[in-house]
Amino acid sequence: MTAGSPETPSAGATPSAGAKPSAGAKPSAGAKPAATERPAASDFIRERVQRDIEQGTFGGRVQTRFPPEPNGYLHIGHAKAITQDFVTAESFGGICNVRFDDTNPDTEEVEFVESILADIEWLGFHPANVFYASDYFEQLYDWALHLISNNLAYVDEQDGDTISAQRGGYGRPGIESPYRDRPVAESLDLFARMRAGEFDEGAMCLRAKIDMQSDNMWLRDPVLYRIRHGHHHRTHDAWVIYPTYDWAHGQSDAIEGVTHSICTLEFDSHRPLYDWCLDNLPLPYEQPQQIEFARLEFTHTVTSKRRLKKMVAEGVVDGWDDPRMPTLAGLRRRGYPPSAITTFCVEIGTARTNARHAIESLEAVVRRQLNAVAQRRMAVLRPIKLTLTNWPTNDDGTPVVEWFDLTNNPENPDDGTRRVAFTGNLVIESEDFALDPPPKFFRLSVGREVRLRGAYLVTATDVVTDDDGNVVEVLATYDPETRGGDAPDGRKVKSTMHWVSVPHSTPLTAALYDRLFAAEVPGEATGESLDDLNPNSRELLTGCLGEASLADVEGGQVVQFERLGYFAADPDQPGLFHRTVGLKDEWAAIQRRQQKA
RNA sequence: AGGGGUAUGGUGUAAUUGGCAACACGAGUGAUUCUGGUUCACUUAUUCUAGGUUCGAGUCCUAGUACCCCUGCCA
Repeated sequence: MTAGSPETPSAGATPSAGAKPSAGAKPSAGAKPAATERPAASDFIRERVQRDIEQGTFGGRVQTRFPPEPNGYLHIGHAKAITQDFVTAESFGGICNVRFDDTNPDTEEVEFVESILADIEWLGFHPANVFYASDYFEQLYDWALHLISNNLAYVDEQDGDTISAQRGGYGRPGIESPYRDRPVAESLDLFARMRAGEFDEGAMCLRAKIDMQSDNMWLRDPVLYRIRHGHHHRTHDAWVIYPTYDWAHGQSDAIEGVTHSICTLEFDSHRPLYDWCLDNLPLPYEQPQQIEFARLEFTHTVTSKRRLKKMVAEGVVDGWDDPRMPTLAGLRRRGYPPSAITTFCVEIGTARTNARHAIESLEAVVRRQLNAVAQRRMAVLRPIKLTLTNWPTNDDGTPVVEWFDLTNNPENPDDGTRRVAFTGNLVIESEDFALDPPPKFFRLSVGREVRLRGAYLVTATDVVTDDDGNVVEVLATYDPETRGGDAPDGRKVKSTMHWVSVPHSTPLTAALYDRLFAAEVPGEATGESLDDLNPNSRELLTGCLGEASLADVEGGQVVQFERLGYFAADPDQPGLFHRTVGLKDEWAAIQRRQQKA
């Protein structure tokens, strides 16, 4: 049960058109929930596809693929490639498949296959098919035989270091292997015995016979097959020789009927090799074309798989889905709407310029989308007591409880209202009170009147301090005439603040996040080490109090804590909220400016 | 050193292919607002440099500069 299992289109059985996976192209990834519209994009890739369609190349057909190696978790950088692949296809009515480039048994695991598939679905894309390069191993082997027979490949018995040394250098010639001109029959025999498992890893390999003097290193007799005795996650122990990326990729594209093989810039020196392989094979298929674009990188963000792995291994984060991680799993836990990610990927456009985007611009899209859909709630993260000294009591001596209907989302009236309880026993945000208010501070201080959102206008009258002089409680009076938050005499207040009635509150823990790396370009100075990690990237706030309805938020849901930001309920731990992203904070900006002045 | 690629506001992309440099984000100013949120208005450019062709150049030509990628039996 190795290559060419019946449900896959491998093994060169069928000629051209019939060979492409017919599989009912799913409607389109765009057909997802509302408010997730991705804007239309035009970029140099789509212009080129457009031209191919007009010229009738590939019979007007468009097919792309996203080809991950299942050796790790997907991150934000992959999201760009995924979006590019799927959107390019779908905007021309074509299809996009996922193909796992699983040609290296040493690094690949089923766990990663599953997480990758889940992440792609989460982004809102539905691959027409899921393929595996390992399904084509038999066909790839046959084609290697064809190459050898045509004197275009040979078995080299030198070790890796020797081959590497003979490759030469930039501007310096390569040296041909002494095995380069061995008889075809000898290579054929050796290659068969490689497959049969007669040799150790590294004992020999199959090399293409191209040009040891080429300016392009990938054309200096690249290795096509190597011996690996490890266990493959899919073909198990059926094979001990494995094709390299270069021998597998283009042919896999061709087998599947890919028309435009979109990849990142660093592969552009492979393109001549990609074409060489296809040119020298008796392909019953149209020849796919590789197109490269610049990968997506962000400031303060690491997308090197090596470093990400290291962070997980050394425990500086909680795992691949730590909300600080740039992995899709991490962003999901953090509360990023998938459509914000794909929208961003489309909006930034596609070019061949290496660029590093400000992470803030991604956050801006997240805010924009969340603002439209996230329901508003009140939660006090750093509480300070606010006691209304003139709050009435019932006849039996218990405090009066009033209920207010608060708007769930002013941006979306259809979301309705919720009931929130109000008493004289309140908490407010401690930074909303100042004993000695700085300039432009509009919030509460003694003698000043502010609005408690949706409830009453209150005036601070006094404070209670502890032995050290810290304010532990603010005393205030409310104006009974201002029920709902408006004064009949029309007087204005400069600030509206969120609040929670203590007897009606639910306890919460809030995780606030800062950049994982303080440096704009992480690793620039420190390389692979984790020395430049921001030690304060997470601030865990316990003892937060939220309005009662916050106890009902389902895991994964994102709400706006009014005036504080968007918070995602942790899927596993009830009462834990991750701050997805803060609101724009004008007051913080004012303070920053005052500091500078 | 050889080859390949790329240069447009603080950032990222556009520019009907030779015809008024546009959009988004950020930043700033002001207005609106029961979230210092949202929304609205305005402000923010010697198109890498130097020459050249042209009535006209981000776009074409010449020379230069900077950055990225390529010497895995990784992908």
